[in-house]
Amino acid sequence: MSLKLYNTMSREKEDFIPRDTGKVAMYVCGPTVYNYIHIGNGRTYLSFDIIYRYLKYRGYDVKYIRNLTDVDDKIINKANEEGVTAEEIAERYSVAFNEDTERMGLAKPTIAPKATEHIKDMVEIIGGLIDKGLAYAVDGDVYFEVTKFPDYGKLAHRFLEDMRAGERVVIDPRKHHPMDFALWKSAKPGEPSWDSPWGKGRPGWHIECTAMSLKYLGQGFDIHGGGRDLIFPHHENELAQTEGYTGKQFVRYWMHGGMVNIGEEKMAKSLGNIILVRDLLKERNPNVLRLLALGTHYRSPIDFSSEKLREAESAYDRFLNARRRIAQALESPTITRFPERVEEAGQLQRAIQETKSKFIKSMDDDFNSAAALASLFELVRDTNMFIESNEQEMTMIAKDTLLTADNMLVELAGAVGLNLVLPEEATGLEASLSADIYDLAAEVLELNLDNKAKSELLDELLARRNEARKQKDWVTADMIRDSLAKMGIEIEDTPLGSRWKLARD
RNA sequence: GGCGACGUGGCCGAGUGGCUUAGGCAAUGGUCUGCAAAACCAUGUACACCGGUUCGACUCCGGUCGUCGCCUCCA
Repeated sequence: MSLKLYNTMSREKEDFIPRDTGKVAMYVCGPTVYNYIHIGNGRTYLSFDIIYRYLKYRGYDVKYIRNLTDVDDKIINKANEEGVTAEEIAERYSVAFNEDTERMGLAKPTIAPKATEHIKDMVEIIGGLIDKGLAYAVDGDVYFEVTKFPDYGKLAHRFLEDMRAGERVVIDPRKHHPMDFALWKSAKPGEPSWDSPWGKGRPGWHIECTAMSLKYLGQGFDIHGGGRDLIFPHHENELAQTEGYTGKQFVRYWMHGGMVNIGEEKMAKSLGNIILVRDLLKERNPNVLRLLALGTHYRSPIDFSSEKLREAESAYDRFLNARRRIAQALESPTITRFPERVEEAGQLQRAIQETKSKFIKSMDDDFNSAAALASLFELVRDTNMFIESNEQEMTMIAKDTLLTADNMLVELAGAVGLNLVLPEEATGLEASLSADIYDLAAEVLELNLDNKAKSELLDELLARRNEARKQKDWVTADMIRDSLAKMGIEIEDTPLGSRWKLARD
């Protein structure tokens, strides 16, 4: 069974055959660090995080490079606005980017190189392009000459004569062709600059990716990714300059992710509808965001809305609740013989295997995460039904099978970075319990509170409530339930007994 | 003007030449229950429109309408 992925270059799904068997070299264009990242950026990084993790899950040895663009006009503009140096801006938002991506639960790339640390490599490549007659210097600027690269336009599938160059921007008369793009820009006073054969200046945008991808991944690496909007001009230009320079194929597979719209509109600064990742994650669980991304194919646009988020939250809860049910069922009394249940366990066992193969089949088909997710939900339904039909007691076989199902859910969700750890099982439980629990315990329990952990008190409170329920002391039972609810602890009374859960953060 | 994507049941969102009950959310019904909440289970016959190809099309082809994206630095 082979992995297929859609290649922007051929516009077809292709069998994925990496350059080196068993290894994947992938490069994703990272952010220009001049602001906090918004959810559109976030979605792209999330998409490639999913791809990265899944490739590793499939056994590939993946080298994943995601750069930071820390020298750029936008950074300089921002610095001028704030009256600080460009370096300060770049540093501030690089740090912020790392914080945001960590909060999003993104795996760290193998290497996260910075443009400013590779100026020398870029200068060398630019020099090489001039030597080959593919670039020319004018007044300290260097331009790539697109008409000298016959394949120019092959990625974006557009031809020079079709493009309306200059329609939106005044054409620089020094350029040989309006589409020629800057490899090197001469520095104005006060701008960050480096020495070069053409005078002090800084690199153009595209050249950094050429330099860093060649340096860390070499020629003809496997996957180059980014948002759709990077196809032209960014990746087209990268491609032209790199293949012009090396004379060899630059990238085997080009992958581009879909955009995020706000409602039906494009998210854009001019529309004032930018949503920052860090703002969103102040009140939302990162797994919910990931689930939202997984629910739509990576190449399709997402119309973002708070309704969508709420739906994703409910869906995420369905996974967590399934795991809670399984955990509870595993604690039910074990019975030794129940022959007619063996067949049911066998069915569930088969369902588990089917889930895995369906999941992999879906993901192997150009990372169809929405279909993969569906198989996970099917397993959730199967385990729920299994637990239901076993009523209140289970054989060891049944429990083993349930445990296998639980492990499979966690494994497959984890393969695409979805974390199904229950909030109440996470290590921060003690911290997330409210201190109000002391007051409640003091009121309800007649015991010495000294040196008791909050989680211990919770256990005792739950025990106390069960006792009260047994004695039909509904006042006490309800009081405990309501008080705990205010602290974010929900109690569910089920046929298998009471169960509690912590609200998602 | 050029290139491209897309139009699926209340919403979102996969998918396929004739059996997918895709899946999620919501809704309705049911189970459970001291109450409550939650949870779980069960239902929906959809594929923009018009032609064509075919034994058969939501799926292939053509056209119409509509929505959207990119076309110099925006992921």
